[in-house]
Amino acid sequence: MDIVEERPYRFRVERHGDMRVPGVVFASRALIPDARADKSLEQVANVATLPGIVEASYAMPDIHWGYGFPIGGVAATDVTDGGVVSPGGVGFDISCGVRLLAADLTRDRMPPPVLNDLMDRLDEGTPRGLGKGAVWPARDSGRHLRGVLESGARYLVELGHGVRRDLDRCEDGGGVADAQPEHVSARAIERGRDQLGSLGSGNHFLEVQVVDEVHDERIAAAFGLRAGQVCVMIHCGSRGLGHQVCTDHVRTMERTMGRYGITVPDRQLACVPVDSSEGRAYMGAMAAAANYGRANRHLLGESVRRAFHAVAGTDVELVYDVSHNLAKLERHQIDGRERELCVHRKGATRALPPAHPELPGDLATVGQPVLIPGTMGTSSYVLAGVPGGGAFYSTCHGAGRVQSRNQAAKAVNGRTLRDQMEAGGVAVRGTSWKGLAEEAPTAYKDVSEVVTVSERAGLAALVARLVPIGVLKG
DNA sequence: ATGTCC
Repeated sequence: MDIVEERPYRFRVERHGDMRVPGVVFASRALIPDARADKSLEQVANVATLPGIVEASYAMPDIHWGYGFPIGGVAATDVTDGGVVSPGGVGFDISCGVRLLAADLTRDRMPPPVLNDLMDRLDEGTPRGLGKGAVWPARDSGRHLRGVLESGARYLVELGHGVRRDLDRCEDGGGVADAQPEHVSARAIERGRDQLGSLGSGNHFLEVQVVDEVHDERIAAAFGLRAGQVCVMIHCGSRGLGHQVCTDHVRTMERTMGRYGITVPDRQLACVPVDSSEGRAYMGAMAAAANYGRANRHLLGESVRRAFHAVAGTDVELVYDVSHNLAKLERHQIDGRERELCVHRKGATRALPPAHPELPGDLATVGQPVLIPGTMGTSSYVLAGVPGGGAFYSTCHGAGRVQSRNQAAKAVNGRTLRDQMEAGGVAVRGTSWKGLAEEAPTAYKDVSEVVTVSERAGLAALVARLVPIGVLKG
């Protein structure tokens, strides 16, 4: 494969074979995947063959191998030019993302006994792991699931959970438009019934964090963040419901894409035109699953608020909620002409620049908050969208694995890891030793390097670094 | 990521 450094932090994968556009990887030399160990650059090239793709098959600095598309991939197709939508370009965890809340208190008001009390409350109030259990019992979810699928967190605020201002601090105002719950299968509904308000497992987490470094005071202040402030970061997705929606629609597309004359170099790139009955059905089901994911984070956030009120008597404000697994219909300028594109972001975060019409008024001068969850127990980042951000206003989403779960579980002892984190001043509440070991920081790239490279590549601006003082794992 | 294969 021919890879050319166009400029620092931007590499081009030259067109070859059936590629319709080049690949573009935003990375440092060190972060470019090793082709011998990781097939993700091949996946970048495969995505470039998709019908209707425009500009390039993009990859973020945290690129790694995924189902069909690489994780850290961004691809946009022209809807009016036969452009396709592919569930593999969104991922199984539809609308997986991050919600950041900021408490009205600083670290000095969170000494170990208070922190432990808070962690115990959060432990109780945050259902997680592979087992059952959710903030909402199945009978409530059942009654309200239709509303949740139609409008996400907006529906919950109408019911009295959370406040209106929360919705201004959510991507899409808390709910993705044009959701079509009728394209969510009965099995997906069944899987989602008893999981609304649950964290899940794997790399999903809830952390109590402290703002450790502020890189841009003006933007941080506009986001409601200041040095020393206690925050809570929630990283989770749409659980079994989103997974089932992906599974269902991948199967349909595998069967039907031949009818549209589409062939793909990898079966996992199953896709159909956005403007087809199967394409519209997936878009509608995906939007509904995304709304489930938004509602899931919203309910967990409300649970966090109750814990802070009980333990510290303080308010908690939403900084932002943004997903990093989604496809969206967006209008962008291509060759001097505005076109409707289906922008797939898989392990990539939307990062709108200042003055973008979709931003609420008080964020217009600073850009969209971008939330980057780090590896358990290390650090996480808040970035902001920048003018001219490449790849349809997208940036990285996290550290990215370098070791498989199995490799990590063999290399690390969960109990030892817990003890090390506790000794380092981080309170840990896990559910499984193996699960903890699989998420060891040694299994991941350095998120600081990923974030630094994202900034240097012109994809986003660094605003603040957050470090954990408490970790809740599924 | 995921009732880690209906």
